[in-house]
Amino acid sequence: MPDPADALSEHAVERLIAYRRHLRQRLMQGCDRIYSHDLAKPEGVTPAQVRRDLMTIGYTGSPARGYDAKGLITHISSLLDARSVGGFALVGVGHLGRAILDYLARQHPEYKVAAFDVNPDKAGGVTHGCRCYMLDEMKQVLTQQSMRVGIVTVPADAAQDAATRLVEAGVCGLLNFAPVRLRVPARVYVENVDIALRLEKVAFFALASRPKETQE
Amino acid sequence: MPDPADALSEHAVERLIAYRRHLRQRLMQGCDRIYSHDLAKPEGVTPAQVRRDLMTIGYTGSPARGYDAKGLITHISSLLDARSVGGFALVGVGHLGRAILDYLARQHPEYKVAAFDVNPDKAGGVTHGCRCYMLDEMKQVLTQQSMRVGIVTVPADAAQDAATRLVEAGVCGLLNFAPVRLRVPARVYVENVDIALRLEKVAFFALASRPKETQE
DNA sequence: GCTATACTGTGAGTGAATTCACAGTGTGAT
DNA sequence: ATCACACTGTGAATTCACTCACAGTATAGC
Repeated sequence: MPDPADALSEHAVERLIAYRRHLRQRLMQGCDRIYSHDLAKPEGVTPAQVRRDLMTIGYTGSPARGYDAKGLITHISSLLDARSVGGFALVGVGHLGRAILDYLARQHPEYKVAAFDVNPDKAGGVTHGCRCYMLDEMKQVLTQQSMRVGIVTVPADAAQDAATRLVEAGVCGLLNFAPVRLRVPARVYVENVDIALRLEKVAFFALASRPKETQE
Repeated sequence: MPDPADALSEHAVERLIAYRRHLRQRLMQGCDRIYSHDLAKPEGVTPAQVRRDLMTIGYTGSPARGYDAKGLITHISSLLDARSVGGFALVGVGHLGRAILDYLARQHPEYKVAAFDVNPDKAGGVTHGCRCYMLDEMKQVLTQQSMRVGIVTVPADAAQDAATRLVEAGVCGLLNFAPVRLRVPARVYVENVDIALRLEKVAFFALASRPKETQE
């Protein structure tokens, strides 16, 4: 069973997610057919790239009528949402953690979310419609609710510990916001979102780069 | 004056920032000389990659003694911090915005930071040691304080407006957290941090990927 | 002083991701 | 019915980032 989804590169997946989001938006505006360049321009990629991506996932449009928005959304979703993640376990209920809990509660009420924090004042309470537990309760809670993705929003020095606990509790994917490289078993997928690094990066390119990108 | 800094790719800059961070850490541990593999492993890159990067920026180590940590930090910094960003202007004082203000106040007290929000309750106040202004005051504040980088932490539907205002107020770099592609003049550098997308990406790879990455 | 060693610096090679460019095709206009 | 057009699907070309592999060299040990 050679699932085509396993052949997707990280970049390809990112683009597919972006396409889907854009398509949903278009659909709500009552636009049910879309051309590769309509999808490409706002996402900052070339039309050829879009066509190539859709080819890879085996979706076919029609010349002179483009792609069917609804069908394409369904097709992308069938690849991306094939396996259920169960829910998310977030460690570190600071500002960033709350921002994400907020987002999840608002945009994805269908997902189960559990929050964890060292601070006993936070634990036991309910933040943004989601129970907050003590760190020690993690394994128990996760096994029971079968959550497969962990979100690390603790300070750098607590990140490795949080990650280890999450992995031991059975997650197989981590979204790490701490500016640290997590050491985890190879089977666990780690996605790093290093905000501090990005901040420094913009600062650099804002002033160093001679315009090479084209937009607008 | 062909500045070597202008030849750096986005990836290279990201790595250099990571190297520098790691070097500072090592230095604090009293380790003043470092080999390419010491720098590579924890950052998840190959030693060859490190050597190549340092070659590109024209830093030279010595066989059998490696690179001088302090000198390397200085060298990297001379490239990355060549031009002063002046400071940061953040729009959208929600949870995410506060998380970033927090970080900046704590880690980079040397930067000037101004916050902006539509909510008049927030405006006028002081959050994490940083004045919060009304949106309309932006142009005035920024011109006066010459801030060159904008941070967009508002909801998706307000992002384009925030970006436009920031650009008009003179920023030349944007760090955008809204899940939207900003339309700005080509001279402005935009760095997107799409947390929702990353979340979907982890969810996908957590369950789809057959281990290919090697860590630990 | 001489030698073995473990590193650096780098030309060449590899592989992936993106773009080019064009043949094929369905649609709307005439 | 025919034609012109603007799009898709895709092999080939290109670009880019990364890795290999080895020659060159400074140090530590003898």
